[in-house]
Amino acid sequence: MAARTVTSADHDVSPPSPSEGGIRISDAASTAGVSARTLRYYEELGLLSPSLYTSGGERRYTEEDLIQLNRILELREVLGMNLDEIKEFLTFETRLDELRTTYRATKGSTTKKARAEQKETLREALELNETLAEQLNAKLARMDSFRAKLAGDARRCRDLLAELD
Amino acid sequence: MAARTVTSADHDVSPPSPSEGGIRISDAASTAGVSARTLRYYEELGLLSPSLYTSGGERRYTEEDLIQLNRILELREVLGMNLDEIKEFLTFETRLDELRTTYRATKGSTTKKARAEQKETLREALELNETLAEQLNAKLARMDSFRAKLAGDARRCRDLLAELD
DNA sequence: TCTAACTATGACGTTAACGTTATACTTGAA
DNA sequence: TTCAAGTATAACGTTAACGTCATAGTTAGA
Repeated sequence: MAARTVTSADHDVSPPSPSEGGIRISDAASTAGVSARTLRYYEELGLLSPSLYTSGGERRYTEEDLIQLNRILELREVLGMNLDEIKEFLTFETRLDELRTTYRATKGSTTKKARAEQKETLREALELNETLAEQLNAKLARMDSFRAKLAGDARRCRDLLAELD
Repeated sequence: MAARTVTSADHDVSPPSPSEGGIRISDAASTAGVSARTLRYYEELGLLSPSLYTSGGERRYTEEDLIQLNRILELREVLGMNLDEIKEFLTFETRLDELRTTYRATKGSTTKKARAEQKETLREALELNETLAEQLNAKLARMDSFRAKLAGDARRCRDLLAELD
């Protein structure tokens, strides 16, 4: 049996799926369509840290890390967020997850103080959520009207082409 | 009667609407929500030139210029285009306009060569149009799925908040 | 064990899209 | 006519998001 050469950052809760040892940085980068530098940069900013490190100090990514990376890239490419905004959003998501976990664990047997804090966090989350949703809807509406304009242009182009026969 | 102190770039085809003389750069900028520097920069890149200049060399913008500026800003903010892509798109739009004008003027009485060129331009335009439309649709789809995700998050937040009573 | 291929950590370079500053000139109302 | 407020041009500065390079250490297969 080969000895595990990887050390876990937290508690090694899930095994590193692909052929023992996790995904190397260049593989993770190429499958995600970015550069290794980008991954190191994101880690530097606190956006995404690999779940594992080898004893020699090399980064090893898990499949979950790649999923998280794709979330980040989607926020960047599709929503046009900058990395600071993405970090804020991810922080908000993490806090919500923690909150749900805590809630399910304590099953209602909480103190008044704790419940008040949870409510506050939830309200905060809802506020950010609504802000994002509003911006998103505004953007969607403008994009859709642009789409209609493009379609109109295309139709007129085709009409002209048809007349030229 | 005050003598016109403005000179036109092309043919002074439409009168400068607001209180004689056109819109100063800082006014144009502030109404559009950008800086004067941005307008000078856009002019430098060939994205937007004011229709008028005073004899002293100051820029005077027309309402039409502001409309064009808003188009540019929309492409930037909503579609996330960079200034080079915007320029390409504007060029394409301009060429289509010219083409339509020419077509309506000549009313079909054109040479074979001219018609072939027009067809080529139209096909080119259609190609760019379809490329943009595809990208736009892809983006719209991803944004919409993100919107759904946000809505789901919000619902779960509200459910939890309701349970905390 | 060896070694080719990969990686880590600085640190400096790059690009787009402007911001800022300096200097000289214009404008338009009083 | 004057002059405060605005403008032009030129040039250097700034920021985000990486790219690139040098140097030294790590990995994993033969």
